[in-house]
Amino acid sequence: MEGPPMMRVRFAPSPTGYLHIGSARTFIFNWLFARKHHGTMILRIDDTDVDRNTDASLQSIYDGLNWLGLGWDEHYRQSERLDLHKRLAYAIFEKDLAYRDFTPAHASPDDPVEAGADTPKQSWQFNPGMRELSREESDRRAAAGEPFVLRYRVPRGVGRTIRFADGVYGPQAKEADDIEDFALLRSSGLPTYHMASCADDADLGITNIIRGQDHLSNTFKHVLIFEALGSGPAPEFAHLPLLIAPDGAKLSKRKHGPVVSVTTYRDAGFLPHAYINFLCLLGWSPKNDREQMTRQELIDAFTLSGVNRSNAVITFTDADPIDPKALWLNSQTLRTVTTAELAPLVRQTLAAAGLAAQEPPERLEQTIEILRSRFATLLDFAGRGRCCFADDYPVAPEAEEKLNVPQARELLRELGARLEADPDFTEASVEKQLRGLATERGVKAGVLINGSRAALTGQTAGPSAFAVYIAVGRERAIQRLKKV
RNA sequence: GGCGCUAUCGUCUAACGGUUAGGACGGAGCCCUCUCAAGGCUUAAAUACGGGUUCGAUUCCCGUUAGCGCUACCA
Repeated sequence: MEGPPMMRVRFAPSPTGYLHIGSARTFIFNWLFARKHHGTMILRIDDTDVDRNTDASLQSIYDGLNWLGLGWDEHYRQSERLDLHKRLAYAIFEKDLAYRDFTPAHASPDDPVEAGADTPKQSWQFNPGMRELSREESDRRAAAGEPFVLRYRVPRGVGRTIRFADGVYGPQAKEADDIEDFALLRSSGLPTYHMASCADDADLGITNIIRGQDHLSNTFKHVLIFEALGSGPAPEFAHLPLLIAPDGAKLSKRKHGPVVSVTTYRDAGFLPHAYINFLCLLGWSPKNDREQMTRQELIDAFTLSGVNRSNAVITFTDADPIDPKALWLNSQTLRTVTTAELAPLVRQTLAAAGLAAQEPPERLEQTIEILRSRFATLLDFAGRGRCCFADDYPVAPEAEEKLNVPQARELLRELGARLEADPDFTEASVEKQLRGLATERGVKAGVLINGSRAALTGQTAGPSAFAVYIAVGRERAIQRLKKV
């Protein structure tokens, strides 16, 4: 088979928290890249940290991904591939590119108890005495059951420079002397992230690694591992700028709460595509001022060279967790997607509020058509739109005022009677009846127009008063006018 | 501390040495109008700082500052 090799990319979340915004964007960029190049999108669950993995976060990752609705082509779990990781780690050991380190584990430097505030951290390279251990000595201690971690033997004192070309950040270089002897296998025998990740990337034939910039410095280690594996050329790397909070810090559940979860946007009534569109505009630009784009347009426009190098702030506050631009994009999308696409989502939203279970599809679509031009989220259909699907809706004080205008109630009741006798009940016919009545009685049409909206919806703001009649429906409209 | 990365309006971004530094969100104002949105128009708002290189720097180089990341038997 000739031609360029099939592109294979992966999204590799670890189930140690819910799917957060930055991860979602990484997934999307990988997906876009795969689709653009007719490649394969792989979902790989990086669950090698048995202490921190939870089923709940695994579930929330699937929930978030399923909501986005982009899908994937292949699926793996690292916990099912541990034999491969170990085998490849020992292959590196056999090449003498790794060694056993019998030094007992020490606490994490993040541990506030251990990390003395006044003792600046030294750059650590390796534990004394372990690199030089003879193979015989090493084997003997291992056979005796002494615990050890397997560490990569980073080349030292030979002036070696590790290099790779990043698809976003350009040529990267780092002195091997600045890289510590990182672990491949823990004393439990389980692989570390670095080992498992590279082993799988090599085994799964990943051609392009697109991930967060927090891995940029790790990549030098990965280059070393791929080199030691000796299984062909390393994948190409591309790192994405991070999404950060308004305070400039990396998004974290602990510090910023649930606003960093994609489910916040789902639950706020976002359309999946609008959210995808929003995320795409963070750290990437099509360079032509386009913002609202369809899925296909995003695929066509996506390039690594369009990716930025500086972190992007996502706006949220305690009072309002939603980025204003995301909200704008959602309202735009709400107005432009086809009704056929929108209807199922609206029906779902209404169902969740116990509404419109019996609503015929044609009527639902007609109502959506009228309402959507001034809504921002799906939730609005069950909120401000409730009066179109139920009779128990709140009536605003300002709406009462509109009805308290002299003659308003009496005229509305009369209008109700006339509409009842009108077989048409279209926007045009309602307008004709309403204006006719107003002229007849010598009042301004506005009294009936604003009164209608108030009587029919309990609100003073909303669609054209005539359209409101259609949205509310003949039966409900006449009933509401009668008892006004 | 060491190493790496980054730096354009409040925010997201455009300008691959020459522009009145452009667009979008949000803000302000006007128009439209049966209300509210939408839409149209207008407006305020940015090249972190200091040195170079160059006829000319947002753009290239160096330094400073700031931010972020890595520096775990986390990922």
